[in-house]
Amino acid sequence: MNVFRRFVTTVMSTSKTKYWLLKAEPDSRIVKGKDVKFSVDDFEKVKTSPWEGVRNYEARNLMKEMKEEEQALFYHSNCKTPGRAVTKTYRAYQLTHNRCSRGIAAFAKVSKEAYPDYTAWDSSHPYFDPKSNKDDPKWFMVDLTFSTRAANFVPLALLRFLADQPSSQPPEDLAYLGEKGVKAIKTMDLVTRGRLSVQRVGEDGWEAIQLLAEKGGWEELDLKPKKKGPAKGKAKEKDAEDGSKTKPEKKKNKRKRKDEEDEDEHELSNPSDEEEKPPASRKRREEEKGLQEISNPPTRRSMRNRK
DNA sequence: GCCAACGTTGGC
DNA sequence: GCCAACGTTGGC
Repeated sequence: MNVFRRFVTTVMSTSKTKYWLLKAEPDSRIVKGKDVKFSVDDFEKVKTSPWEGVRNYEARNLMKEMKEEEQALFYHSNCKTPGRAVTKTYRAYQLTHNRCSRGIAAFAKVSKEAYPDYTAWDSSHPYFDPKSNKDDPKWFMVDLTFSTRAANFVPLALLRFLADQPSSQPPEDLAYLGEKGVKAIKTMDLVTRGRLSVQRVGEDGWEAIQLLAEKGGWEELDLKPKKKGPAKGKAKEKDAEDGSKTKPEKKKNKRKRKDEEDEDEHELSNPSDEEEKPPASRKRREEEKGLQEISNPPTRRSMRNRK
């Protein structure tokens, strides 16, 4: 009995493997004369790469939590290429063919735990930050090692499509996902808060992505976001309520600096203490999230199917 | 410490 | 290319 219990706890604690998602830009973008592009091809070629250039506290803190051997999704973000503008035609093509380079392209492993991001100290570097120095590094990075490509590139549009569905019933073609899979996708940070460049991924989410990447099967689905009525204007009115034409209504409330986070989070190995003292911005976000869940307003995307 | 303006991100 | 979202800065 005891042995069994010990076994169980051991398994449980070791199987507390965490999963992550990290974004990179697959298209060229020139910053301070240097190209910050890093595509799945680049990744596959170099095999192991430091994840430098993360300049967001929350993302940094997540990287500090990462442990060697933990697994990660490699995500292609923004596919626009400045300097070679995305044409309307191309955009239309993307939409009609569900083609878009945004999505999960590969799998990786953490191969080195967080260490100071030295690119912040190099004034010629695109990610130079004068406020960081060797004695008190402000930014950190991990090393990631390429594992394998996703047999089927898992487009963001697909995840959004699934997340936007009213039910958790997967479409027939993706029955293998099960309700569990769809539910997991609905709650992925990737879907609920696009901008974070380093994200946590739950076990169910991880499994769902694995399945999608392995099995595919969404060719027949129309992934175009549904337009939900005259959403754009509607949503705004709703937000502003009778506040009428308050143009800058976006300011909302407290916007606070987060350097205190910088200060006292040298050991945030414990995820729960992160929970306990969230930065103001996160608090706000969570408040909003709570509201969202209650009122279930149109998604960001559906709010602006302009034209 | 608060908040408006600003700049960046990134989806479309 | 456009613009909403949202983090950061800086004035008060």
